[in-house]
Amino acid sequence: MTELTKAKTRRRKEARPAEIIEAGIAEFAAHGFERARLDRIARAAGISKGTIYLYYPSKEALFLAAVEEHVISVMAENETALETFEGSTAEMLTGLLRGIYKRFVEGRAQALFRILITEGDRIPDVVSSYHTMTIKRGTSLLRRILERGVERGEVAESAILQNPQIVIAPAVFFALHNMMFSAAGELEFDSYFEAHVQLVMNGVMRHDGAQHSQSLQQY
Amino acid sequence: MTELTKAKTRRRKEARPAEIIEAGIAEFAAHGFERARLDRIARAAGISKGTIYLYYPSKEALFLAAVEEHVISVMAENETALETFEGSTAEMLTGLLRGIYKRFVEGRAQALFRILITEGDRIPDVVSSYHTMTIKRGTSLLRRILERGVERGEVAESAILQNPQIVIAPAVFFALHNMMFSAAGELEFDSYFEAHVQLVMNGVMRHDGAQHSQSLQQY
DNA sequence: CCTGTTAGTGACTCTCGGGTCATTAGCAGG
DNA sequence: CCTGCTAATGACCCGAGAGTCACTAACAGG
Repeated sequence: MTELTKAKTRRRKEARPAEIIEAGIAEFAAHGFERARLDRIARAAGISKGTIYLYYPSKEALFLAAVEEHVISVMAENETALETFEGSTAEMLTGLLRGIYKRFVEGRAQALFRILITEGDRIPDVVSSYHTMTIKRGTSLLRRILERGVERGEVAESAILQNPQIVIAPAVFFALHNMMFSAAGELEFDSYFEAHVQLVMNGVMRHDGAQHSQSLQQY
Repeated sequence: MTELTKAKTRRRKEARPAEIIEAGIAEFAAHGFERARLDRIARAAGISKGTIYLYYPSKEALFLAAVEEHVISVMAENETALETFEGSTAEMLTGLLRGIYKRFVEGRAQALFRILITEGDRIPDVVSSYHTMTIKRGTSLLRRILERGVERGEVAESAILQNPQIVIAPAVFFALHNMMFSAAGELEFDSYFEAHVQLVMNGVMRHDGAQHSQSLQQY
């Protein structure tokens, strides 16, 4: 029973960095760089402040390591099979959107997003690699879906093809809104998602002849 | 000529608060609360640090005063005559969108937006009043426009009516994108705006019979 | 021009928190 | 069980920057 009351210190060189990083991500996401406190991180990681400096030479270094680690983990869970999926444009778009919301709603991606907004100018290279891996990549994926849709006669020609990001913008708004205004009440997911899908379907597809509204019910 | 080289101190009780606030807004917008430096604000306002404390009891108080002032000024320039404007739904929506972009692109609203994202949890009451005056107000305005459009047979029934915010989401995305990724190249306004208008028009309007695409050219 | 009032100053204090290091103690190997 | 290595500690150091205050000087009124 002594372990419970004593909680002696253990030497666990291997496990420390990961634990410190995890506590660091939480702290930095919650408070931003300046307001993050090293002793709070230490306490959360179950160690003393000095121990942090055994593994990271400065707060800045810990921050960079934490963000990098987080970026990698978020990007990793990002690898949907969507690139190779084939189907109707409506199916592909709906699937893409659902994947994006899933990440934002239930994922740890939100913490990273918040850090990037808040501390972006401190870590320009992280921001730019994030930009490349999400916005740029997502945009070109979207553009490919839409252009394929045009070829198949499903998607109408429009200025949207030049700015495909616009299709996912409402998802970003959703995340940002729930981040900023959680006190005033979050947006309800199901209803919002349905509205988004409808906006995109109506906004992007051709409107002659074939209806596509049934695809809205089965998302 | 001595005024130029000397720049003696003057006693100007009336003018000080406004000058301090102005410098404060710039500093807080640029660096956030923690990284904002009072002596930098003082220098920008052309006074000494002690003088700030003649008018504001603490950094926190100055921050609150600056944000409040800024909110008021941004809200004031917000008062478009749009509430009373009457016309086709397409015209009203396009006008509303143009107004929103105008504020974000050329206005000081962006600085406020950034402050609210970054320091939001420090000033919950400011956030909630901002929320009321922009999101809530804009949402109900939008809902009115759309419902009127439904009555007039211009707008299709859809889930969007329950989440009208989605219509302006791309504008927020635009602002956020240019805020975060300015290094990687900003989105080009004209092209993006056109895409947004087209998405909304196609996404919201009825598609039976009458075409509305001509309204896209004349925005 | 003198003088009282008070806007304004800037050198000072003091707290907070990042970073250090002498000391303690867990553990492997003999 | 001893002993040397080093993970871990936490009391301490120190700089930065918020906040103070004794002093200076602008200006109004007489």
